[in-house]
Formats: sequence, structure tokens, C-alpha cells
Amino acid sequence: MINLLVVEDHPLVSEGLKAIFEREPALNCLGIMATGKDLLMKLQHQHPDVIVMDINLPDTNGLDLCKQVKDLYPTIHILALSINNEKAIIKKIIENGASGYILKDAAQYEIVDAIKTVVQHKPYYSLSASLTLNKPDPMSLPVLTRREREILVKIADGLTNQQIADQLFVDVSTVNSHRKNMLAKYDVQNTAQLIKLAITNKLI
Amino acid sequence: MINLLVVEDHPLVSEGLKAIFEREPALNCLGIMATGKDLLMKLQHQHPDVIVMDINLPDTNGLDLCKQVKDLYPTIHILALSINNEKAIIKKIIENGASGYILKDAAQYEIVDAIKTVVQHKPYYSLSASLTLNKPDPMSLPVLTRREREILVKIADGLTNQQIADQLFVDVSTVNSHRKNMLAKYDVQNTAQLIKLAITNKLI
DNA sequence: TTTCATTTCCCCTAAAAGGGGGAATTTTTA
DNA sequence: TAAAAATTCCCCCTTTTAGGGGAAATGAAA
Repeated sequence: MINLLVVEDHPLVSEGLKAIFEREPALNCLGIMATGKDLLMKLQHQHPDVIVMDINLPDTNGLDLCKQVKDLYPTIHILALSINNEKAIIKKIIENGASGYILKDAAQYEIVDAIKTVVQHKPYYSLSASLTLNKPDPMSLPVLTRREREILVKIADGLTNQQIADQLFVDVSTVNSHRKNMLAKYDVQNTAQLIKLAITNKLI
Repeated sequence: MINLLVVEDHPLVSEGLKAIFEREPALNCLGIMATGKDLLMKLQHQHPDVIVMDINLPDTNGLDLCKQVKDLYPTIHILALSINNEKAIIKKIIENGASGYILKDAAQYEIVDAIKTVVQHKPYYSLSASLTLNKPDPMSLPVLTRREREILVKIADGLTNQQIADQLFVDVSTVNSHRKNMLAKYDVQNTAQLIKLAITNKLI
């Protein structure tokens, strides 16, 4: 018998999970919490084998919550549940102690499989998640320094080098240097291309 | 007794819906379809009172499917279900014949309420959806002409006016005119701001 | 058919950005 | 603490944008 806790704020999804668990004799759902706070309170009294955790919660960031729970109760297995299918996020949650990752588009059997797998101290990734993990890295872009980001945001807001320099109390040549640096480090020819790249890659 | 059909490709959600419907004696779920195609086939044999339709489907665009179904079977009420909370989308689906709109974060009672409301030929919007609808319009932006969009895309790709002119076999002055026009119509000072606005508002 | 919007092209000047260097001073970080 | 990275500033010069006008030709819609 595997004891479960669910952290999920969408009633539709948590009802779905409950229905799936009820059909599985080996699974016993101890309760459904809508927030991270509720989970931490519940854990003071009850320790499940597995926590199925939505990482998009209203109160806490799921990534932090995962780490918190793992620090307090290292023996509990955490199965992350998310609509998000970004490689960086999946990696992060695994780093933070999750034993598995399934997407909300997962089939029923996948969820049951995942739970049964993680209690055996084995990792589990849903089909779409492992596909994402195996995709080649979206060519890691160079990172912006603090100052560069600051300036880039102002450029995107339509300020000229002079205006930015005035706001930051530095010389125009400084702003110009940063701008040229950014063009060079992202290998683009002009501001238009830089802004496009920055926005589509969520640099700003 | 209200007869229902569900079109939803996420098992977690459809299981949740099923569980909710089972608890309501007045509701009778005739079946759950994962695709628009399946729905259209099913409708040839069975006519529900209400269709609960996810508008993010794998095969069809939910907006089109809604219109299609309404054209074929005008008496069926359609309740749109979506994670999407954008005013434009909600308006569109209503135009296409949906009687109501609920978000996937809706509470259980909201879904039941919604179904009972739409069968009485009354519209229903979930709490968060009606909040969205009542928000002031995100100031409708002027639309780009075909040529302007074409040029804007090339600007965002880092091409200069001269390069664009060469590609389009027109004079630089023409490209320059379009560029100036766009700056004026969106009331921005330079290309950086224009690109940012265009991307964040999905103009390109 | 007659507007109205779009697309095209032209003039002008000033401002801003881009491209090549180099170099001193702080901050981080290894 | 020493090396690396970030921030700051400077020179040169060229290309590109921006801002102000105007105007003819095409296309679509009323």
C-alpha cells in the first residue's frame, strides 16, 4: 500500500487524480492540499510515501517547496506535476530533490507507473518530459551582466544612449560600450535583432 | 437529466470532469472524446444537451470546432473550457457560438453551475473569465498592413532599410516610409521600442 | 465611381547607432 | 591574494535612423 499526498490547486486536476487513485488498490490518497502552506502543516502529522506536487501553485514556488519538503523529510518521494515542459525547469526540480516529473497531459497509466516507480527509489519521467530532456540544449546563450540587462531594458523602452547615460549617471561612451558588447556577445548586427533575441529568450 | 459530451485530451482533466459529473444526479456524461474528429463522429449518432469543450485540442483549433458544431447542431449548448485567460480568445469563442467559458482553475461547483446555466439558454462565465472580460481593453493597437508586417519582420531579423529594399525590389525610401509609418502609428520613438511592442503584442 | 487606404517614391537635415581600436578602475571569484 | 570579469571612459569614422515635409500610383471597398 502506497500512501499519497497531493498538492494541487486546480480542482479539475485534483479530482482527476483522486479518481485515478481510487481505481488503484495499491494507492491510498491521504489528502489533497491546495497550497504549499497546507502541505507543510499536513506533513507535521502525517508522512506519505509519495507527494504528487503541482509546481505551479498559488502561494509558493513549487521549486522551493520541493526543496523545503526534501530538507525536512528526505525519505518522502516527490513527483512533480506540471504543464510546463521546459528543459531548464525539469532539470531544476530534479536538482531540488524531485524523483520524477510528469506533465499534466500524461496518460492515466503514466501517473500510476510514476508513483510505483519512485517509491522504489527510481526516477521517473513522463514520455513528453523525457523527450524534452533528450532534446539538444537550446544552445545556451551567453548571460547578460547586471549592468547590461539594466541597459538593455532601457534600450527596449526606447531610450537613447544619451538618455540612459543620464539616468545611470555615466558617460554616453559607457552605455555605448555596453551596447556594443551585447551586440558582439550575441552576434547580432543591430538593436532590432538584439531586442528580438532578448525577448524571445526571456533575457528581459 | 442533462446529457453531456466532453471533448478533452488531458486524461487528468477529463477524469476530474467525470468524477464531478458522477456526483451530480442531474448530469449524465455520454462520453469523453479526445479530439475534434472523434466529437464530430460521435455527434452523428448522439446529440447531447451540452458539450464541454477544451479549446486547446491536439487536432483541431477549438475555435473552429465550436463554430462547426454550432453550424451543424445549433440547439446544442457549448461550454468552452480553457487554461487560456485572454480577453480576445474569450470574445472569439463566444462569437463562434459558445454559451459559456470556464477556466481550468474553476471550482467544482462552477462547472456544475455553468452546465445548468447554459441549458437554460443563459450564458455563463467563470469568475476569473468574467473578471478578464470586465478588464479594460488592452487598448486595441492599430493593425499592421501586409507590407508593414513584412518589413517589420525583416527589421526584427536585423536587416537594414537598404537590405530590405533590395530583397523586396523597392527603393530604400519606400522601406523608410513604412518604417516611419510604423513608428508613428504605434507612437514609439525608435526601432527598439517598436520591436518590443510588436513581439509582446504578437504582431510578428 | 469615387473615396479611402495602401504602397510607392522623393526632398532635406540632425541625431543616433555601429565598427574599429585601446585602456583604467572596480568587483568578483577562484 | 592574484587572476578574471565587469564597469567605466576615450579616440577615430561611417552607416543607419529619425523627423519634417510632400506626392503620385495602385487597390479595395462603399
